[in-house]
Amino acid sequence: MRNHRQDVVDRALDVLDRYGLADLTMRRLGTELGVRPSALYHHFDDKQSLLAAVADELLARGARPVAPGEWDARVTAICAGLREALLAYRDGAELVATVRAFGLGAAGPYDALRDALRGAGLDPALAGTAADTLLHFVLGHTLDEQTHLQAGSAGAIADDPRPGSDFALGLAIVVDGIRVRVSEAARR
Amino acid sequence: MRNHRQDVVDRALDVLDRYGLADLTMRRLGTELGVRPSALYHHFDDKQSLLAAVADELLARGARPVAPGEWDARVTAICAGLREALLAYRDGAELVATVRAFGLGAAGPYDALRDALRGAGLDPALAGTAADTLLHFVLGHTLDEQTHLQAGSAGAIADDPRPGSDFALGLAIVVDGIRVRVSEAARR
DNA sequence: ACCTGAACACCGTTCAAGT
DNA sequence: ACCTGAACACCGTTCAAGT
Repeated sequence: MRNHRQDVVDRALDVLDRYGLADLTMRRLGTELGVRPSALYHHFDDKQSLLAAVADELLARGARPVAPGEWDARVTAICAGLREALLAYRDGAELVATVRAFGLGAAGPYDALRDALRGAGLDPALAGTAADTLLHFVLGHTLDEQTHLQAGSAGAIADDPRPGSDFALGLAIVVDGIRVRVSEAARR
Repeated sequence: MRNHRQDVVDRALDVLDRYGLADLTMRRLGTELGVRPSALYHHFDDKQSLLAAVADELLARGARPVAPGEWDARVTAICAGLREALLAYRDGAELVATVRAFGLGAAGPYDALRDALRGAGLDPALAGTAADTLLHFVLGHTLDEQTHLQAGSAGAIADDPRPGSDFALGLAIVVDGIRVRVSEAARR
């Protein structure tokens, strides 16, 4: 069927959104493209590389420009934009978390965060770790959020009350041991 | 071979530590126990339940009593203890993160954190969300840490310099949009 | 450049039947 | 209570060969 690499990525994103990450298999994707699974290995070394490309495409589609300005406003905008991009596709957060788990992908948000944090005057090495921490948080939180959202939309019963849509929490973090300080909390 | 449920859990933890999560399959575990894979389904409904039991066993083995006292010291001790428990077994962080992803396990640390945070005067519902956030952070951070540690110990080349052992970061977090504020940072 | 056909070495899970 | 034997419906990946 003479697919290009980009056709494969586009179709994979489509399969992801319609059937979920668990059903995004090489065999299924091949079928959707009218091609044997082995043909996919012409375009990608392995499934991990494919998923990394799909994750990056998902993030690219969700990318919104971040206005210059105060560094904390930029960090906020990057995190909010990332969250929105993840929620735009089924299992988006799980996909990106998976891809990051094997050390690939999501370089865009990472770099953007790191640069914004350097703009805050953070030591360059520290800015990298801080960017990782923020990504942990946004991915973890959005993963939960998306799991609950999808459970709600699939279940026979309506959502749990959804008590606002909460919360704030301040942390101060980490060492060889972990040192945590909850510095503020607010609800709205 | 007349295994009890606990024998299966113990052996699974052993296989995890020796071969990693990817090689902890029902078939492999059966072989290690001298039993057909189907025999495992006498003890567990499915692999997810097995993994949940293994995760809880891992956490139970790593559990250390948390001294009463200031709530923030308790939160710190719980997080540090959790991290230590996760690092004590190969792929420990990945296992617990996986188990939590399908909504099971790690209830112990969660409850402990929630109770400590209530002790800080947090609204009960907020304390639950805050406990989730802390778990996100500790799991995410320890996952990275363990990945790098294991990569280092497996690689042909020695560790990257390991520049101290980093970092602190303050956050204030989340909503429908995500609002992040980096409130402090320090290195040592 | 892109794909087929066929194989290899695996998975999780079910279920009737055995002891 | 615990296990076997056999099957079902899948996986990711490789590779020579075709166009």
